Amino acid sequence: MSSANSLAVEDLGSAAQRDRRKRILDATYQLARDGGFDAVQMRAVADRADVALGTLYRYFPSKIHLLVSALGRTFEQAEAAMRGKPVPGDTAADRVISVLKKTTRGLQGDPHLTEALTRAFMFADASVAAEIHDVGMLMTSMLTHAMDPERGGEVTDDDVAIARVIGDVWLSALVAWVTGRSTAADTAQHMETAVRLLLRD
Amino acid sequence: MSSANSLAVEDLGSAAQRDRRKRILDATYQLARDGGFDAVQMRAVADRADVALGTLYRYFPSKIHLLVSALGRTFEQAEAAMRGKPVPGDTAADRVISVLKKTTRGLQGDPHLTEALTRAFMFADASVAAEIHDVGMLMTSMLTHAMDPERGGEVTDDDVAIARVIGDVWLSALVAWVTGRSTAADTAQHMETAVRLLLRD
DNA sequence: GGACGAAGTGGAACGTGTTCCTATTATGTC
DNA sequence: GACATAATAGGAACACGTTCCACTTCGTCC
Repeated sequence: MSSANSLAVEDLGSAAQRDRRKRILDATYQLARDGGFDAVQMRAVADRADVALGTLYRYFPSKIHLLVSALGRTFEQAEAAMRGKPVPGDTAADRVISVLKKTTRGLQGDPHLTEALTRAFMFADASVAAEIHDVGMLMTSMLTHAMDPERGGEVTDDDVAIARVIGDVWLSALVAWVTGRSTAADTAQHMETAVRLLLRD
Repeated sequence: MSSANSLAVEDLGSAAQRDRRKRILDATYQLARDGGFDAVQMRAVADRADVALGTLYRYFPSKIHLLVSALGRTFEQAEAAMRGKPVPGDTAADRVISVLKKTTRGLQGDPHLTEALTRAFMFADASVAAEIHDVGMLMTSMLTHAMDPERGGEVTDDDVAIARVIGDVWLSALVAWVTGRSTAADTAQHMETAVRLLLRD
């Protein structure tokens, strides 16, 4: 599902246009990875992509759309790479904490990229609600799977509710970490405490 | 206290200074309530508060500091209005839900204000940590008080941890509502579920 | 009262996201 | 090939957060 106003790949007829779009997204990715949200400046993106500023705005109507388009898929891939692998841990709480730690470590390996992505998502309005919802669903299913690895697709309402609460805590902790208000260790500790409160067996 | 922080009330010697600070926060509140984040423009705030732009920046080093401080004051007032009054509800969960509903209803009655304050909260970096910490402590103490109205200042570590998790859920739900990803009813339902998961007696 | 430093005023100026305009280049049609 | 239309280049212009500067007012100490 493409964003409401960005030009999607399938909307572009010519190879030159698809190439322009790719150059723009490449430039965005590099700038975000190297310098975070503030380094993704529209003139810099246009410059690096060898495209006029007006053209950039023709393809992506705002900096937020640009970042969400450029980084959304990267984020999904990073999350999906974790799916399917066996989750270590004897209790549900241990397994959930393991998943959370691995996910968080992955994001923290590219701090600038994560900062740019998180800021863009937090600033985004309803036009990117679908993408954000997808990420939330992915997170929830990852967590319910960690809670009940045996059970195939069968999860209780309680499990889903708990997973959503953990997802909320995770998001808050991520924002706090991205904005420099807490350290990686604080983030991990806080999430572990929350999980043990919710999954006390 | 470095110059990167907002000037707190207790730092201000003269009555004229306290009055300037109050006028600034009043102007911020009004602009935010009427037009949201984008309407809180520094020149407009300075203008309405009858203060020079440089003076505004002397009291609050950025728009984010300004908005977060305004949020803090609003919270203080809400908490003061609630203090002393008995919290209805027979169980801790009922009382916490009552407090959350009242607070949330207040915020949802002023959607523009809530949007402005939530955006500021999500965009705040480490330099606003002090102000955000104040808000977090206020929220936490409101919640722990609802959990144990009898106990004076005595709260367990568990109570504080639970209150923090509830605060995270509340913030996530607020962001979802502000960005149009969930309705007010969804928000209330989700928070109630989270509280009952955390405070099952 | 006078001196002096801190605080405030008024406004210019700068950076970056966004919009807009004109000239130029591709692209498709006859 | 000639033309019409769309896309792009190039860049000026605007909006708003932020910084800075020259000047004035306020408060305090002698």
